[in-house]
Amino acid sequence: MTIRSNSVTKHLLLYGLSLAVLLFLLRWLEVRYLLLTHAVDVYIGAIALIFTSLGIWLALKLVTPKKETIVVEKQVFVEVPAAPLQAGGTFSLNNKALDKYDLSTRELEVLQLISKGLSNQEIADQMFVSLNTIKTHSSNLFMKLDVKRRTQAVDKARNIGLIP
Amino acid sequence: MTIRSNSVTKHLLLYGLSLAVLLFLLRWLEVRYLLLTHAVDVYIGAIALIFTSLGIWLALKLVTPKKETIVVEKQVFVEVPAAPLQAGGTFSLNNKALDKYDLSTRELEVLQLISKGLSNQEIADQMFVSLNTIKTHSSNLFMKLDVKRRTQAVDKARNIGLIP
DNA sequence: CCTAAAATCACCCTTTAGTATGAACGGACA
DNA sequence: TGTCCGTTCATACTAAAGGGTGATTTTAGG
Repeated sequence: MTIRSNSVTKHLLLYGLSLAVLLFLLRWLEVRYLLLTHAVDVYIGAIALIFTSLGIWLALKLVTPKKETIVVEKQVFVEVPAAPLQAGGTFSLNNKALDKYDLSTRELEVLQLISKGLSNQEIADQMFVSLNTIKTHSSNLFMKLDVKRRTQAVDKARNIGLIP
Repeated sequence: MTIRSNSVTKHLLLYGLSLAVLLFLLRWLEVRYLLLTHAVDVYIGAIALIFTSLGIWLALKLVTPKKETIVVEKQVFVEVPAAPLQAGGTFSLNNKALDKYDLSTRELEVLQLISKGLSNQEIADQMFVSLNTIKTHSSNLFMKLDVKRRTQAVDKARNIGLIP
């Protein structure tokens, strides 16, 4: 702010000085060419031109921040995989629950893949069996867990410790 | 561009007009007070002032403040906390993840109910909206999470801390 | 060896999920 | 005031999931 004020003061001083000089000059010109009526018009025009440009120059000098740069920070969140899941360490299957619900190995496999979001077709491909087989497994699985949907099965299995 | 040119032309025309008017006025004043030597100084000063301010005005009018908005993408690395274990205690929603995936409140609600194993119809009943509305929400949800199935959505949402 | 359970697969059918598109409405915002 | 977004709902369609039944083949155990 102080810098700006100094700059303004300096400009105004310069302006005043040039004004004085010009007035003096014009006075001299006036004395010299007063009698020539036409000359008056000319030098009035000159004055107008000079001071107009002076005004323009002044304005341009003083109003420096013509280019407003608005910096907008857009936050982009980048995921960084933290510690591996299960803060407690490796997931340990609840064998009692497995016993209770009496799931076969294949059914448990299917259940785990379901919980990872795979479709029946994808599970079939991954386990090298047919889609129908997976359907059978999942059907039996749902019966044993007493649920109606795979999402429900996942929720229940997680609660009883069959999957992470 | 044409608009800007027109504007400039208009300003120049206005400027010329005012110049002519002022010259005429000054000519008249000159004739009237020519004999008074002191008056000459005064009106020269007036001319200077007038035209200086005219120049300033012109400059300010013509120089449009160029606004430049720069959008800077600032990467914020977010440690995705491992999904809080059910045994661990209270689940706290990962707001940064929520921010990143830009889920609406309704979409988040649907997601949470899906994770509990509810069907779309059951979700609709519980939220007092139609089945179609739930379908729309879940569709948008899957798009935002970049998944294809509800089970996949649940898995991903759990990993990024959107649901327990 | 024989058998029960598990695993595999098929067919048909119904239900649910998901996609695409359009539209109406209200609040927030510039 | 106009525009964007979220919410709501509808229709029509395709894809996936799920239920029921039956059949064949492994496999483990008495």
